[in-house]
Amino acid sequence: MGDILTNKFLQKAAFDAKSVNGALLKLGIRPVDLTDDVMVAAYILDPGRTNYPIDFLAQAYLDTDIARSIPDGIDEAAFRTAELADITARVAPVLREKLRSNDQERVYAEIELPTIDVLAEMELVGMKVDGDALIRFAADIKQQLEALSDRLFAIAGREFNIGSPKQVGEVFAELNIETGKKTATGQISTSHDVLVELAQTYEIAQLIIDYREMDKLRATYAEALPKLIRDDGRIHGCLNQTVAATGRLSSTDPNLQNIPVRTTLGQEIRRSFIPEKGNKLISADYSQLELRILAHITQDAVMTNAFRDGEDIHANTARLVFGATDEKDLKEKRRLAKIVNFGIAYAVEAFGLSTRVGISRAEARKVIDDYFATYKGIRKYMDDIPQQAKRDGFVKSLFGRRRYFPSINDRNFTVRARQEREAINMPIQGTASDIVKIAMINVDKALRNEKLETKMIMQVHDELLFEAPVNEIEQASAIIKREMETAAKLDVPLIVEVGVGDNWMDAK
DNA sequence: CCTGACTCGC
DNA sequence: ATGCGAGTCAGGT
Repeated sequence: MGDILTNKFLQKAAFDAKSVNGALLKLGIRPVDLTDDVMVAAYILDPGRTNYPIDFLAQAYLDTDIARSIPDGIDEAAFRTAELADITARVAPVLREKLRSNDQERVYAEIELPTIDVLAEMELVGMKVDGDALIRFAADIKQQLEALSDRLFAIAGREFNIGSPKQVGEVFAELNIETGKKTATGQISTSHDVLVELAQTYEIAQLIIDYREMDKLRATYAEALPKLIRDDGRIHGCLNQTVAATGRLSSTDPNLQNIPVRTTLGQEIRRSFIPEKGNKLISADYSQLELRILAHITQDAVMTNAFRDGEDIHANTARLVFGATDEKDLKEKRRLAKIVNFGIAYAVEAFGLSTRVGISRAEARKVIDDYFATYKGIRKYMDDIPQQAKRDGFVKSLFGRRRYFPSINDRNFTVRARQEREAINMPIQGTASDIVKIAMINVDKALRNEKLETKMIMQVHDELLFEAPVNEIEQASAIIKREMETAAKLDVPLIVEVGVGDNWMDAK
């Protein structure tokens, strides 16, 4: 069996090769020369679907159905396995032809197929987590939550479930606290933004903010993660390749792409991600990856030159768009510029910007107009892409990844506007995904060529995380930085910042 | 078991 | 009424 699977002269098609290869890797077999993964191929053809079951592939690409009943005397599992193999082998060439006619052979063969084995290996290696530290943290935070509950009940004049937005709204009504903001279903909104506003006047609002943060850390991280640590002291999560419509990876069981980093308390969680004895963690982050891609795609001269000159892009925006002059002025305006720069990639409109920055709609309108007056190429892109999506039905990344927009001509403004924003964002986020996947493939190959023990253990969209023996740190860091920065050749430089530490927090 | 509200990340 | 995800809890089926 191993001989067949590693024979380079045989063509092999699989359905969900990561699962198959993951099982083989555990047996010490490293399969080579995989010709097709029909699940991944179907994802590239239409990444907007939620799943790609074999019955869908049979129906959509072979115009056949899977068997509705199993013949007498045949084991059901065995029958379905054989059927899966049969459909996989028959659908593979059909998908390949569609990819070829879409000009998507390279994104498939040079990006997605090689990514499969890298992900299988990462899942197998896993991440070491200090479970005892998390359990201590959970116990500590639980005490603080109880103290907070007592104070909240005293202010409310009664007990209530602080974790229930409905009940929090009821308590606010009883205390005559209101903002008038409602949720989509007509409930009183107790969202973070609303609470921050109320916290100016009411202590209870700040206490609920604090309670929510701590309870989130307790339930989602401090208590959940230790249960997932296996006998090897590591968490082996799942990296999904066929979920995100833009080409990004996603992470489940657990989600290791949303480990806290922002707040001091949350950073305690991140510190529990550690290397094996004699190793360190290396974190490598792309600096401003999406904005650099935006500059490249739009060919905007001002933004492109700013990146070429190695400028601080947010400070640059603060000076050019908001007219910041002295240092004091710059600090505040840079903060604003940063929010606008991020918002632009998401096609923010005046209304959204005004609520986020806390300015009037007219002021937000002016900010956006000034922004487009400075970055003229970006305005043109924002106008052109929705038209392209309307004309072709899809837009694509720099490497040919596509996303379709079936409702971009919808008569409903909200539906149509949403698809326009998605279309504007996709080439940016999609190209970033392409580049990071190429980097993963190249770094993995380079580490292997150099016979290093350093292992890639996580990807968080624009960051790659590695575990490295201490004696390899320097060499591995140099390889990682080099391969990531040269993963794509754009009209602006790609810059990667590398950090080393004894936990994930200190490596950043 | 599903949906909505909320919060974590990029 | 800024893009892409995942998990938890409450509350209802």
